[in-house]
Amino acid sequence: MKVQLHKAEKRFGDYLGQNRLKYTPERQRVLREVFSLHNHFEADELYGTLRKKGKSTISRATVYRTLPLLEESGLIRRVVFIDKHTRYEHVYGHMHHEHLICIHCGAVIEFYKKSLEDTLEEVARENTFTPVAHKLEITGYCSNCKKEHVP
Amino acid sequence: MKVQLHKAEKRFGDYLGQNRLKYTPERQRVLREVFSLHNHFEADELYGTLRKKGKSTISRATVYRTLPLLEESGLIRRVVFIDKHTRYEHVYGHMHHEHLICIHCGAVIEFYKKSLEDTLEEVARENTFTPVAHKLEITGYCSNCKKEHVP
DNA sequence: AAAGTAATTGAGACTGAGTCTCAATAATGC
DNA sequence: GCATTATTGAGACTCAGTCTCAATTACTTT
Repeated sequence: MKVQLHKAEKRFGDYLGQNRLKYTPERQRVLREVFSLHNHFEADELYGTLRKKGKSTISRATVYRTLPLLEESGLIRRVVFIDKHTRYEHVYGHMHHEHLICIHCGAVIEFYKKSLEDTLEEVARENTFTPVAHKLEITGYCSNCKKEHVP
Repeated sequence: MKVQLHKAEKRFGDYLGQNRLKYTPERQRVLREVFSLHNHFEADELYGTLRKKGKSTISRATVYRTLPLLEESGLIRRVVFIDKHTRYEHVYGHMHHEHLICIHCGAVIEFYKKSLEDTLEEVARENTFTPVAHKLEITGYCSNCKKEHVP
């Protein structure tokens, strides 16, 4: 874990440097907090945690400004579930995946399927489209909730 | 077109009736306006159009309240593009499809691919998940914008 | 190492989509 | 028709997210 954080910090530092941006303590705090989480999180939630934890304060604006930077440096990925706010998940050393979301209990199941990714590439090619990213979300009932809700 | 609208009205009426809801003139106006559009639209935009067109007024609340009803009756589908607001598209007599979205010009290309749909079913099965809906969005550059932005 | 320069921060005002309230109104069921 | 119950509209409200701008600070330059 420590190694991963270290790598992430380096990567973020490199990204910032390359773009003539500064590696401030605030940005470091955000990065560290993000990497201490292991689930999807919301920007505002992260802001709350940082406020509580930190000896020094950090402003909402700074948190909101830092997340896109982390996203651009490839360390986190934005995931927007229907009806919910923007959420992020860290991606560094974490395989790309898609989501199954339970309508009833809110469970999020991650999956990865090579053939699916291949199909997406193919679709893009067929449409002379140059893909940059994609997002797939399947909603429905997880195995636990199915019993109750699907007769 | 007229036939389609007629069918849609019937379907909406049935849905409302089955749920002991009323087929009010306001709901009818929303439905008709939705079916006169042929692209994705935003709730607020729709509200604006209805205000301009209508002899009688309609409130924002009513428009926002009607859209979920149309969605539940299967007449429209909610599509949320990253970074944009909730959008809807009507679905009745319109084949299911996914979207390719150009980062640069905002173009939305629709596509349908059977093998993709099959793969999604398969994924759900593998995870003992009962799918209800899914949403797929590929972002990138369309063929026109590619030249300028992908060296 | 001091100064210069440009990026950054924070507090809070602001935005804007969407929701809620509640009294007045109107669509069905009988 | 009348009762019952849903619906409407205006505007207040919410809340995530953005913006502003003066004060501050990280890197660069000499």
